[in-house]
Amino acid sequence: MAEQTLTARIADAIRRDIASGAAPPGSTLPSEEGLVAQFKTSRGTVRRALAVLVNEGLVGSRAGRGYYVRQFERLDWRPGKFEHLLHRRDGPEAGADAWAAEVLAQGRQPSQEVDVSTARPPAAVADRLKLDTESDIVVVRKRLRYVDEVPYQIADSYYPQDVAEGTAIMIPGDVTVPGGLMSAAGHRQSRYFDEIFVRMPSPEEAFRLDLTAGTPVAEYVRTGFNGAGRPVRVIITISPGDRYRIIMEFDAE
Amino acid sequence: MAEQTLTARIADAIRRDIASGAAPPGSTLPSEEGLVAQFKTSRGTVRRALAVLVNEGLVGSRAGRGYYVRQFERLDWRPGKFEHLLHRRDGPEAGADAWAAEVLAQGRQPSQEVDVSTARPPAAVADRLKLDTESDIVVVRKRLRYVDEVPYQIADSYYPQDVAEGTAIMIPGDVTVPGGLMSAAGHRQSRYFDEIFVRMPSPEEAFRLDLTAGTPVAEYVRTGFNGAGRPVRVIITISPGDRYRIIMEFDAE
DNA sequence: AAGTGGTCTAGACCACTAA
DNA sequence: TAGTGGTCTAGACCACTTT
Repeated sequence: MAEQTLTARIADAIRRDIASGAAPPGSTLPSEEGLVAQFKTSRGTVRRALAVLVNEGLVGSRAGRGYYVRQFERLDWRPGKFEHLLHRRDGPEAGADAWAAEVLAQGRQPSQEVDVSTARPPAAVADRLKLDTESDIVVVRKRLRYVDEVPYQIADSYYPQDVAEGTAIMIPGDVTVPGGLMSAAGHRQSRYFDEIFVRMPSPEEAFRLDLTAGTPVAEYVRTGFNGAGRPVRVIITISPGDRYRIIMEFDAE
Repeated sequence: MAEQTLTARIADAIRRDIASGAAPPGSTLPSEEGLVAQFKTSRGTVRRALAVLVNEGLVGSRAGRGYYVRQFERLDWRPGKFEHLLHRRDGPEAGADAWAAEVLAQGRQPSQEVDVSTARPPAAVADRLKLDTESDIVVVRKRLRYVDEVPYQIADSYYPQDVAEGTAIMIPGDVTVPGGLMSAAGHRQSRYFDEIFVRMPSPEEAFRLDLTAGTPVAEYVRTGFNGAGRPVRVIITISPGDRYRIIMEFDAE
């Protein structure tokens, strides 16, 4: 048998309690001191064992309170439901963009902070829009999306300057236009190229999204092309793994 | 300004070196002892700082060697390219399933270990196949997929007993059938419902896939329905975030 | 043999939360 | 005020990698 460290044995014991239901989601775990007594070890070892579980995303902690079993209530997100295909003219979802409409449909309250600016394109954006990092300029709409006042998603859109200029895209704040900003700007997108990266968040993303340790994110990069095959928009979305289930549907031809 | 702990300052300093290119991917970081001297602190603090970076997925370590900056070379995976749409009859990709064909197309060598068994359906599978955890039985094809001898993906398929019985699905080992196992078994799937969860791996998954700490996974659950709307297969795929870029393409109607 | 990370101990002081 | 987690120290011994 493989020898196991004491740290691993403590983590396993707690993990089993969580898996078996003995420690249900939301419940408080024994205190560090209690575990020290139970396993006859030092506090450092107990803390290392708990750190393992925190980094696995199973457990969270709050100073002065204790450790608890995390629970996940994920919102559904269907990136394949496009703005320009929405035809809602009445009811609570009227005027909402694709994301907000979906949140509303699940009985939750969406809102977003929007910041519009111009800047040099980051390398990842320049690549996809076929622009130059040094000489070109993009219009950026940075959005932080909330569900019931909790931050749920970073969604930053990048437009080549000539695409955005003089259109509703430049309007600061939370603008909604029927069919979406791109349609209104006269840039119909005929193809989307979507990439999904799964990774740990940067400290800045973790701060903005108020993530607890052990929460990975999906980085969803959508590049939209117009009829001539020119990339006209890049959207980079950062979605915490503990808050989303991403759904795709396919009908076989 | 917010006070920062010494641990955070050390982690920030190293993170900056990585971001700026001063410590390029693959390079070795200063030793723990070196950082102790540089920051005039104890080894415990240095180790905590490095643990932060490891859990962010930026840094890895090997006993006796040192800490290094991780690099990512992701393989492309297009879950929307379906087996039954492949029509390759010659060349290296002939006879390969959808995943293997894509790996081959990227100049890499795919292989897989397959294990076929029958069992009670796990709750997640029973839900999606509309079966009962207690009374029903599923046929399970557990696959561990390798690229150039490195484990790259867990892909477990679950079939209701009556669907799999007496078909090629029951054949042990790495079977490939033109058009895929389901078509050959006479169960054409007309709709797919795909769910993506982003989370940290379980210890068992981390072991099987040989994951380093700080590597999240995408859990990709595909439910296939036949023409009558009955779910006939569930595939659960576990893909490490450091090895895959998931790609989706959409043509606007 | 020397250098590196991996595990563990036993103490200290601090900040936050709850009763 | 008592209990909780958060940070930090200074030492110890071990296993692995390289020279």
